Formats: sequence, C-alpha cells, structure tokens
Amino acid sequence: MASGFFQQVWRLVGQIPKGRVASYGQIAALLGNPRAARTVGWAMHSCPAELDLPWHRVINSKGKISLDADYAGGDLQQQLLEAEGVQIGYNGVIDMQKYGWQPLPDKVVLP
DNA sequence: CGTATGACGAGCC
DNA sequence: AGGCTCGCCATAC
Repeated sequence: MASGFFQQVWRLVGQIPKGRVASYGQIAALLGNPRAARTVGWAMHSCPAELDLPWHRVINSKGKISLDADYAGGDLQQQLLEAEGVQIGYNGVIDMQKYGWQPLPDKVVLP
C-alpha cells in the first residue's frame, strides 16, 4: 500500500515527464507537506533502483543539483538531465520557469 | 519511545 | 553576494 510517505514521493517522482524537473519542496508541497522537503530528499536517497525512478529530475529550489558535482551522482545527474534536453547554465543552474514540472496545469481555476 | 539523520528551504549575518 | 544557521518532517536505530 502507498501508506508510506516515501511511497507517495516515489510515485510522484515517477510521474515527472522527461525533460522536466521538480524541486524537493515542490514534491513535498504536492503531497500536502510543504515543509517536508528534507524528507523528500531522504526518500530519493532511499529510492529503489528497481522502481527505475527519474530521480535525476528532482533538484533543489535554487534550480541546482544538490549532490556534489564531483563527488556523488551529481555528475551523473547532470549528464542525465542534459541527455533529456534540460539545458544547464554555466553556473549549474537550471531554469525552473522553463523546465519546471507542473502537474495538471489546467486545474488552476477549479475549486 | 527518544535520539539522530538527511539528495531541503528560508532567513540571517 | 555569498556563506552559515535554524527550522521542519518522516524514517532508522
């Protein structure tokens, strides 16, 4: 069952379309806990490879990769994103306004 | 059950 | 502007 918060995070992350990115805080907010960004990050840390999650599409609110670029999978994450068409600035910043993922962008007006 | 952790976020110095 | 600290919340042990 998807009772665990991690499970919900994984499911949501799995719905991020290719070429798009989302922030930890955004994921948390979509799950109803805008303050649980850290927990989302931890969920990513625990993401089972068998789920084949697009974990690389999750970045921090600054539009940057949280992992150390030259240490952990940060380098890999950047390569994966660029391979999907996500352009990364020289400073390592991604344009959230352009690549930011918005689930159901049409439901804005509905109550 | 209480303490510690963590791929964050926003504020403060 | 850049860097550091505190706060938040859900798991792990």
